[in-house]
Amino acid sequence: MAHVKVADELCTVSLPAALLGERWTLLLLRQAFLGTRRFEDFQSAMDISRSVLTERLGTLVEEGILRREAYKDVRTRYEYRLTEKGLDLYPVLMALRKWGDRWMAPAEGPSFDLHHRSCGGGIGVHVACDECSAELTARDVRVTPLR
Amino acid sequence: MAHVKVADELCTVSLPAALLGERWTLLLLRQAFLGTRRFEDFQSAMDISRSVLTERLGTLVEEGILRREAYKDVRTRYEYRLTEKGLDLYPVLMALRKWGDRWMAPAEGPSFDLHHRSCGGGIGVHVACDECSAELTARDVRVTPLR
DNA sequence: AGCTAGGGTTCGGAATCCGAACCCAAGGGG
DNA sequence: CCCCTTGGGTTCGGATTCCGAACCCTAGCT
Repeated sequence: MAHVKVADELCTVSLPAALLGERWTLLLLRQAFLGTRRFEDFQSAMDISRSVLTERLGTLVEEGILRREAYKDVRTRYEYRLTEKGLDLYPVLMALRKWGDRWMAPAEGPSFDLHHRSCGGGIGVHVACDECSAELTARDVRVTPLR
Repeated sequence: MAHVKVADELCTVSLPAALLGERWTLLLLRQAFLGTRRFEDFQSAMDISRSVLTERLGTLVEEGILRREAYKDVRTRYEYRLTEKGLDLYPVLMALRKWGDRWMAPAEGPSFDLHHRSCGGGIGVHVACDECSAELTARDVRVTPLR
């Protein structure tokens, strides 16, 4: 595996990485997947400053990952909900969690469990070949720089 | 899906998120998986300032994700290589890339392709139930807060 | 009329980031 | 033997970003 240099603007790892590798963004998404939708709830759940929260929610809306939607409580309020694009980040969060479970688990164990709603099974994340379905590690993959 | 508050220090998503959600860290790991090993090569490939690079490499070594190892070129040099813990982050990067391919792909297409070394197939990332093997989305998963 | 709650905006100081310059050890060339 | 180059860093000051605290605005409630 030789040293490869790729154009960042064209790399489909670095583009999302620039977005998600911003402080708070991953935590915000975790909260969103846990069901948090309102400004105040994000703020109290994550202990983030209000100004930074405003900004992060804004960029996620701009990016089309969250959608800001008015709804009626006792009066008009707003909620931030995952779009399809946002929901599609689930594998990223699950991969992160699986790694966290294995390598950074606190002695007391994780703070929540996830199970398949219909059969109760645990959740796995797998990297596999689209053709032969073999499970793959980094060593099984060949990188071909284009252009 | 109700609003759930969890302790960050116990959440196995937020622990890795705090680490990877630091500027440059994800890009550094991408480079590492592309085969970059030497300080100078990281620096020229990523256009990161030397001081920040030193610091990031340092925390990744501390965290046991990279290992700093001397080797003989014409004289003693050092290289940074992924440990087992680091290699195990591959699904995270692949999930990120798959999402990037779908949602942020530049018009010209991605800058490199990945294929299964032995059969040439494409690379997929799947979230699946450990019991029944069904492929899962966020909606199929139940969250159970513990403690 | 005044109080409260949700959802923000606006500061100024504190922590990070960054580029450029500097340091150091070991070959190599003259 | 002296100077130059290369890899791998460290140091420094200025430019950004982050953050907490304080403030703002709108509707409903009492």
